[in-house]
Amino acid sequence: MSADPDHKMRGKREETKASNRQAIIDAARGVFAELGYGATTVRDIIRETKLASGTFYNYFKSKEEVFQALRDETALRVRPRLRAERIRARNFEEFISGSFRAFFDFVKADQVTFATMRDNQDLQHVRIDTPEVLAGFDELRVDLEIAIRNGVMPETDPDLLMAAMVGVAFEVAGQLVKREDLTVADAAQFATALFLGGVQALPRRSPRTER
Amino acid sequence: MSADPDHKMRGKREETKASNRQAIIDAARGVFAELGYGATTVRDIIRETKLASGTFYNYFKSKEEVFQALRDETALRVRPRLRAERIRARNFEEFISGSFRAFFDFVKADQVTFATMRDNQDLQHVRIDTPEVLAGFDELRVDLEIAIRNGVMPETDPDLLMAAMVGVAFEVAGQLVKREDLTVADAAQFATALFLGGVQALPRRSPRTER
DNA sequence: GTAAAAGTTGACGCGGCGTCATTGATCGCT
DNA sequence: AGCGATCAATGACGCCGCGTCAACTTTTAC
Repeated sequence: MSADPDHKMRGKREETKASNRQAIIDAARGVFAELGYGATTVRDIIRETKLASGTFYNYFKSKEEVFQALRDETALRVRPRLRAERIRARNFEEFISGSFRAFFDFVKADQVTFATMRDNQDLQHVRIDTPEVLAGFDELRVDLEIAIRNGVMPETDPDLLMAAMVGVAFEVAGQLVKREDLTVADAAQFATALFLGGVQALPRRSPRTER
Repeated sequence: MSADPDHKMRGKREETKASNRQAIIDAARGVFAELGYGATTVRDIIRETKLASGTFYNYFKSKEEVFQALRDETALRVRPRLRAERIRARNFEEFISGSFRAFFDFVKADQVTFATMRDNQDLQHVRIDTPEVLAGFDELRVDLEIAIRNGVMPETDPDLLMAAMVGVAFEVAGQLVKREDLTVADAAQFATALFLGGVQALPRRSPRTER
């Protein structure tokens, strides 16, 4: 009689494989946060686990790949929330405000992760998007296309609109992390108002090359 | 009688110092473009010059620093154009459209530089801002503050507005580089319309914490 | 219980890093 | 022009992190 509540009954092999992988990711999260992405070495990460250096390479090809895994973990947590907001939305206003609100909430709650994402070493300011993050952008674009098709939203170029929303979301989120006096509500209100007002004025459809 | 048309009369010392520095920067531009930022080593760069490895360190502390120098060169070319546009602007519409227009023009004309800036190695998408770039953002914020004070533009949080413009500018510029069918005019029109329409709707001043 | 399969280990060779003693070139002065 | 003083260029060197791999340990399947 041996019940394993946490993990489904599976072989010891798979068991430790999963836990080793997670141990590396967890160690990496700490080390990246402490040293910054650039200064971190694979050895720094593996040193924080009980594993040997060679083992690292059974799980990841490089520190870049662990970093991606970290970011993907984050993206996988945010994306469903954003999707849910957008699906719940019954009109354009809710679509926009729900998205920004959810994103800013997340950023504020998880400032550390977001700060690592915008790695701040040597006074530089870096943003890195993994495939998982890009997939999230795509999802937004698709939803925008649907919204346009349903008439919830004026006809305009969905790629540009997506790009604009993403740009505003990340930059304003940056302010949110940096400034003491800025609340999530204010940030969301700002971004929402900008888009609600702005979208009315947008050119209908764009890729019509002029002249 | 020895006139040096290019460089002001100065010692041989300073002369070669300047030319060495430039040689390194030029070599770096090529190597970064070819190998991508991440894969490039200091040795790769110095190998493309006639200099010895030790010499590199007389000019830069690391490849990061050359990269900054490259980006700063770019920023120093763009900033005056943006400033000029904004100073020329006689109303809010011109302020916004001039800025976006100038930025997109630059990006389109210099796609290679911009692509290195958004380094695309391993399917990742990276953006790095050097101090010089951040100074450019600051300049924009100051101009926005002036515009607000002059009543050219509604009262609202200048930091947020700056962040929003920067975000839209970079993300839309990304689309501009990626998409074949998108013209500078279309991109500028889109961004301008978004902000012209949006700014009307913005909350007056923001950092008033609510509740 | 045992042999095969899977996974872990850490020593190793390789290459890039940043330094520094040496060498060569330029400068300032007479 | 000649001569020390100053300053930059050079490349060999020690160090360290990288990714690999043969030896070893643990799990699995029978």
